[in-house]
Amino acid sequence: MTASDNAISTELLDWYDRHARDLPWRAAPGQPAPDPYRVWLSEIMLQQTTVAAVKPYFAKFLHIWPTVEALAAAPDDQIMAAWAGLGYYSRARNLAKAARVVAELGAFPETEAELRKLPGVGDYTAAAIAAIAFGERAVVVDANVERVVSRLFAIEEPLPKSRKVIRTHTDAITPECRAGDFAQAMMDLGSSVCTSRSPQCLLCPLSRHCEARMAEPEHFPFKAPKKEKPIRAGQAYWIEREQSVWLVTREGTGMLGGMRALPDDGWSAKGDGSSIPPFDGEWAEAGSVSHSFTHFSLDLSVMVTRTEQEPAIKGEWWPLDRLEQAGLPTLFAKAARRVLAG
DNA sequence: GAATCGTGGTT
DNA sequence: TAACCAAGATT
Repeated sequence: MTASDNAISTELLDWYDRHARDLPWRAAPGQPAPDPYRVWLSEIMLQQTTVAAVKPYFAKFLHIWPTVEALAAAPDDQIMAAWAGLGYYSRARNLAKAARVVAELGAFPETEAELRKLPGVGDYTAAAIAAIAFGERAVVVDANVERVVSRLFAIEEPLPKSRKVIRTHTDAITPECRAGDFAQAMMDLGSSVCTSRSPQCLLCPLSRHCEARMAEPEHFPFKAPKKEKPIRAGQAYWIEREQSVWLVTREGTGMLGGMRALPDDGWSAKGDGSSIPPFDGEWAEAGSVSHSFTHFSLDLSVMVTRTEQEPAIKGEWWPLDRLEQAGLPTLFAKAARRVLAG
């Protein structure tokens, strides 16, 4: 660590002591580390997800399952339903698996290398938990850090190829002590000052160190162009009997895997659905909903029928007055609203 | 290494 | 408003 690197971490930590955000899963600067369960849970939820979106889910999970042992004992469908709406459902599937591993171990692993073995815990999350919950000096690189470091050192190589050099620079400015506070300080800086668009350089404690400061910081980090998003078409099927609707549980690890859902015609990221209903009958279109996923958009047509018989597809009758508790992902919650709105 | 995997807020 | 983006992991 050069003198300049040292100044960066020192000045950032000083800024953090005065400006740290107060977040439910976080200890105040300099305070004892929070419960590893809280740190882990928040880090999983925060993957590619905003603080505002996570807050109510974090509170709900902690209320229902106050400990990792309680979470480990919960059935999958309850965990999946509680996660509904937060997105990236493989996180919830891995959350359940990891909880059971930790419960079996008796406690959370305390090193970056051991944490990295938990399902759903990758390079970033292992480093973050090790630093924040256990005080290990780990190099924590998330999208905020990538942006801040790209600007600090005016890295012109585009992401994702620049990841290696970004990590090297991050390692150089990571202090031996308070690595957890340092990581959180970098993330606070990235989310509130060194923002993607319109960075607030006048408020930045690191501006005097920033090589991009006199250029155009908002142009960093450079990024490879992204592919265009196709529009797919599909159908979902609303099968109603008395005051219940037939819900399925989606299989596998693909789109919305493990989540309760309306039956559909097999639409996917690869192509349109078949438009073939699950059985012959009198189907009427109740309307359509548009939904945008990460790599494609979907126009979903919602087909409705009434029946007295048990559909031949695996599923369950779900009472309409308890539909909120089914834990439908947002796409199907939208479809349900469309039907029920008439 | 590139694709896959959600959602809601911001600009 | 369409595009961009967020405390990434997995295959």
